[in-house]
Amino acid sequence: MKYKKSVGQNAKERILDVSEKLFAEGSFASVSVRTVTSAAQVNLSAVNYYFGSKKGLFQSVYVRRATLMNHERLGLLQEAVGKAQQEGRAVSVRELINAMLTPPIFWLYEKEKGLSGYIRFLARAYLEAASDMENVLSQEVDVFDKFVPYFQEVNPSLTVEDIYWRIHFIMGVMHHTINHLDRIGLLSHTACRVETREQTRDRMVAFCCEGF
Amino acid sequence: MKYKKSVGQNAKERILDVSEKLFAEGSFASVSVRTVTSAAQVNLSAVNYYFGSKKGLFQSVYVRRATLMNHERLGLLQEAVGKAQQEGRAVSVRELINAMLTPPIFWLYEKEKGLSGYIRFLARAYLEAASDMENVLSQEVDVFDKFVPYFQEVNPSLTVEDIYWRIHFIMGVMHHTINHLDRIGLLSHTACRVETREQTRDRMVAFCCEGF
DNA sequence: CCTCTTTCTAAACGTATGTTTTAAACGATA
DNA sequence: TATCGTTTAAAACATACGTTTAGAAAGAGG
Repeated sequence: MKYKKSVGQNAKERILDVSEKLFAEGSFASVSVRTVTSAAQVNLSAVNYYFGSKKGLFQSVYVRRATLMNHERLGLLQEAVGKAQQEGRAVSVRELINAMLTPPIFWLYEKEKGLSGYIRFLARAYLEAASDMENVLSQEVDVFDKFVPYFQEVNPSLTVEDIYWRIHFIMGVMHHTINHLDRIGLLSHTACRVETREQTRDRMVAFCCEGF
Repeated sequence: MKYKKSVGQNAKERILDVSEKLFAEGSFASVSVRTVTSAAQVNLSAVNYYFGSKKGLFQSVYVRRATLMNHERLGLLQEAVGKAQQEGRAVSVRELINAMLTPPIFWLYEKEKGLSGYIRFLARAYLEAASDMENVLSQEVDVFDKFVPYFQEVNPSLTVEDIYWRIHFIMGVMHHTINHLDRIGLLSHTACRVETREQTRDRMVAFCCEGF
């Protein structure tokens, strides 16, 4: 039934791994198919064979971990909701923002499995032309939509408009940290050292909680 | 003394105007010299004639308005400092953040003079390879350095590290708003309408003040 | 063994890229 | 008008790009 070479199983994922990293560090146009294939040690035509086109590769990089990413966020949300219900209280703003920020930041620090590359890839994908990546935007938006009712519950004085503006700002804090975590030492003249994932996460959550 | 064609004076600036817009909407690699020259209605070789290379053009786009940009920010800072001294008090966090955010946000809404394009260009330039644009980063960093002492004065309990982390987050709010202001309606399912520049600025300042 | 599907390779295709070259057109000066 | 520095123009350059093609190599089933 299955016709596969011994190396074949690795080839496709090796391309995804490599291009995830490369797309994380440069724009779509700046990364050539030849750079990808030579880094992945596969034939030039492998990209078109497996993914149809360069754009197909780009979208496949996104799809591979998209559901897992959002699953983690919603998992944390449900966890917080469960605990809050048990204690007979509303979900706190801190818990909500924590659920939004912890997965991407923890992934950012996870160098081994390539999750760091995916997170940086995602942040960059937001800046590609909307026509190419509109599904990227919409899918992440859907996740945040699920948070809105809880924000409204814990702070009924806020309008939906207020909440979405604040979510927008939180995404800004998140994306900027993802894109420039390695340069924060330069920004601060080495006053800021990159800390543990928990410390970075806590700084972001604290800032965003107060902003909310 | 001056040898110039009647059209010549405009040509160079027309290239800058056009490439400012194009670089604001796409990455460095995705914008071709031919796209620029045809949009500016100049000959293909004009870019290399005036700016030496494509990278030279990119840096010239940055340089053209860089000092003006930072001048505005420092002007607002000095204004706040003067008023505070007159009233015998420290500069408030709100005033500081206001001085940081008002110029870029007001520029973002200024469509006529092309300032909107420059602001979006700047936000994108931050994401280009550090080797190409290290001066971009360092020059904007210098401006924020001047704010640090005032933040320290108004809140002495904060360490320098704390302050730089917060400045980093503020930059995140700013850049993300610059990059995605036009998509915020999509994010919020048309709950958020793009408002006046003052309203947007005030939302950002309010969020960042609380975070600080 | 042969056959079939899948995977991999090498080469070429057509086009787009940044840059250089050559010369013409132009404006001011003498 | 003749000359010189400057600007514009058209063409070509060499390379890089994404993609396609044709065929070889490899594994699985008969």
